Amino acid sequence: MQVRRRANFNTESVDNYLKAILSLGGPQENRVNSKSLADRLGVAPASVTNMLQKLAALPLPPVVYELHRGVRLSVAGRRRALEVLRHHRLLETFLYEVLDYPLEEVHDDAERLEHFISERFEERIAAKLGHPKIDPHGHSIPTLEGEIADQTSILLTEVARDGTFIIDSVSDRDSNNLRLMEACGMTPGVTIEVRKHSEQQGYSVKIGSSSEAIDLSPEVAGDVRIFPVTK
Amino acid sequence: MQVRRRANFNTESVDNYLKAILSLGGPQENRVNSKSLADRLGVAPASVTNMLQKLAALPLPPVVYELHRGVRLSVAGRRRALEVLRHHRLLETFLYEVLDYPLEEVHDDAERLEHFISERFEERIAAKLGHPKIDPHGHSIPTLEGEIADQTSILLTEVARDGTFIIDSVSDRDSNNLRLMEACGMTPGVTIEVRKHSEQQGYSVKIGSSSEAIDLSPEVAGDVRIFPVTK
DNA sequence: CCTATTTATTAGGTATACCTAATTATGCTT
DNA sequence: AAGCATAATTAGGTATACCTAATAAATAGG
Repeated sequence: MQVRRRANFNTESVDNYLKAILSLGGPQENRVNSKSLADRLGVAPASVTNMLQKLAALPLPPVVYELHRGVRLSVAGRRRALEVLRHHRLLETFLYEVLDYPLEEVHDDAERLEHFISERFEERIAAKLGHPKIDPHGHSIPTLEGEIADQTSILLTEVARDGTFIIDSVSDRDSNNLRLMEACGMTPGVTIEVRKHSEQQGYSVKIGSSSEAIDLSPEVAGDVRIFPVTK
Repeated sequence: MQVRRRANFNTESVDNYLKAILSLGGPQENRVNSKSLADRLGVAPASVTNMLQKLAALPLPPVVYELHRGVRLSVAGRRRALEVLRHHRLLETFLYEVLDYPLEEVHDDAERLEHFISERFEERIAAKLGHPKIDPHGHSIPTLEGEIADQTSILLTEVARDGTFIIDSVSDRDSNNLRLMEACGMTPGVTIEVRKHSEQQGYSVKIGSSSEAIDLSPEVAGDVRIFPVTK
């Protein structure tokens, strides 16, 4: 028999499934269906079914899975997913702060390394960075204990009426969008004035104190999370 | 068909075979036999034969292999092996210098990460460290171009007659030996007085200006490379 | 120089994590 | 409530990288 990498069937692949379920399940931890997992992971739906059944049959199953009814994380699975997410976000912060990566290049390297760093590595970069709570994209970093602050921000695409907002975070999934946003100063903490286009879909945004408005595609807008400014 | 990780069949496993061949072939790049590869890699000899045949059949074979006559690296294989070795030694230096790892814990993490770091990561840690030429164990770091200084030091177990020597490097393969050597001050650059035990096998060593001699097992002595002091 | 031991190879098999094609559920619409 | 589209599952297959057992080649000693 093959020796597994770690005790509880933790391979890079499994980690990626768990992360995807965590992310797609959202804060309410909804069940996630195979199709969306397959899309997210770039894998055939049949492969997802296979993997989920294997995982659910494990001694300490990281997922709860019912035929045709989707999947959600078990307590153990959620713990692991948050651990990997912690690795990811600590690595992003580390690459940005210590190794001076350009912001939009941080994601890919973190995505690869998150599966392979040791406890010690994790602990050391956290210490080096002063145990940061948010990463350079504005996302909060899960604690060592597997807690994560819940997200109170909304997507820019969800704004009901025009107004003033503060950028909470930007998604790191598309480096082109990121580069674009960086170039026009859309970074976490910045105040923006949002106006929804009536005819064209998309948004017009004034950044900081600038008087020039910038047009955002719905695609880019969907990568931005914001807080309403309460005054 | 499966998509391979990189163009030329570079997986973690293959990397490890190439590194092992580089290391076992020594500076003269002798042919390496399957047995010693199997021992080094902790794998059955049959697995080695399999892998070597697969590698040798590749479009740009990283090894030259003849039935029953052992294996050596091709130019491409040597390039890759040295790249991975560069990663390993840069990582060790980085973990020691920047992340304050204890010396004997540096190896395992470097061994895992060496396969997964990007060009950018490599470049950034090299820059951060001021493009070091030797790692904390005293081993020289291959250049970006795949050159490595040839080793002029000898093993402590090879000393012909007693005398004074300077420690060139210590092996990082056994963390217990390393801890032991660190504890008694045997680090690269230190001057030592070596006396070979006549009856017992092993060595008696005086470190630096200390008058106390320390007894070294052949095991530990085999992990130390030294230069004769020419005066 | 022949045999015994060591080393290498071949043959056949396992586990992970994918795939495609075929089949079966689900659920929406009329 | 039946039909149809979409989604999910099953069945069967591939590639990597291991394994063991059986066989064959190389080498070392008498």
